[in-house]
Amino acid sequence: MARAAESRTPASKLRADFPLGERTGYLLHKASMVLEEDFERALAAVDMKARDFFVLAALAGDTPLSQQDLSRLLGLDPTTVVSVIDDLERRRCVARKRNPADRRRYILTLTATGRRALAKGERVAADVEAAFLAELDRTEQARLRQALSKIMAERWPAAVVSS
Amino acid sequence: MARAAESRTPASKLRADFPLGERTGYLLHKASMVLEEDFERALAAVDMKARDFFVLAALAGDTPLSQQDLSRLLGLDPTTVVSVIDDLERRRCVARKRNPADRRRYILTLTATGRRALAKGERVAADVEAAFLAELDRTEQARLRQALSKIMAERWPAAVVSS
DNA sequence: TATTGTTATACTCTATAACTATA
DNA sequence: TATAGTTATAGAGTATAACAATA
Repeated sequence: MARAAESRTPASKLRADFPLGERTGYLLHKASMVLEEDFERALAAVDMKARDFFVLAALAGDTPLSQQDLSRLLGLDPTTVVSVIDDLERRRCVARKRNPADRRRYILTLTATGRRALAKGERVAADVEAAFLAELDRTEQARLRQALSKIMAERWPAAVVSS
Repeated sequence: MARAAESRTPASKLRADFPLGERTGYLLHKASMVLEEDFERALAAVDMKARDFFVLAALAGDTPLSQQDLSRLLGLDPTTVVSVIDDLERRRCVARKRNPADRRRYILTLTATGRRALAKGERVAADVEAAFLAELDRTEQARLRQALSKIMAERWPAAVVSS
């Protein structure tokens, strides 16, 4: 009697005969999912989630940000921002200060702990990205970044790259 | 008294001072999200979801697929496949036939209705993708696809492109 | 004893609406 | 009257475990 492994469709056969897998759009979708899995897994070792890292990175700049600013910059729902900042505040990575010019708003600031966490996350991000792009040479990597930057310039102006 | 619009941080200021937005990994993440939103919105006009389209496209090949095959090929949880196929079967797009060689498994087949739905989805996908990539010339588009294909070749062999 | 498909269920994630305090 | 932030809650999406049929 045939073993299950023999009746199962082999991966090699699945691979062929799937033209969708050659479409740039689907490749982009899958590549993004794989990268996010890699990144979440790597960050988990440092007890961080990707979203925490994005928030910390956004708050590291010189422009003081409110929760609404974060919401718009990262594309997060304002109610989601509340819980993310709640968590980062509990972990002493972020502090909420009232904005004296408009007491409805906070000014979110990174603490020293937050800066250390960000530094850890940046190392993880750099490593994961390097591994993810390892099959491309420097020129290909630069072209990929520029192509994505060009596409996103229209859709999300924050992504415009100067070089 | 200052209007809210004046105290709000302007988008132009948010854009600057966010180095994460220049990282290839983050650009890839955001680009994928934007593309998916575009695609879901466009497909909704044809009463379809992206996942339905992926499943129909996978079933259009010559290789007969079971639900487990679909699960592995598209990276969906087997229990998710059940409900997706349930839905597509209700809509007469897909039919479940028992595999005579192994009566635990189905052979999933596209109906004529399913092929028509797939054709509609393919037009939508082509349009959305073209608009998304519009800022790139043909060479840049080809390079982008090849770069993503190269990256995914290691991680998801289904994505290998011959050209 | 293992696998395919199924169900029930729990869990996470996100979005909606209503509230407060400030403007 | 409008906005920033908060809370409670509902909804969608996903995953886990247990089960029936078949191998």
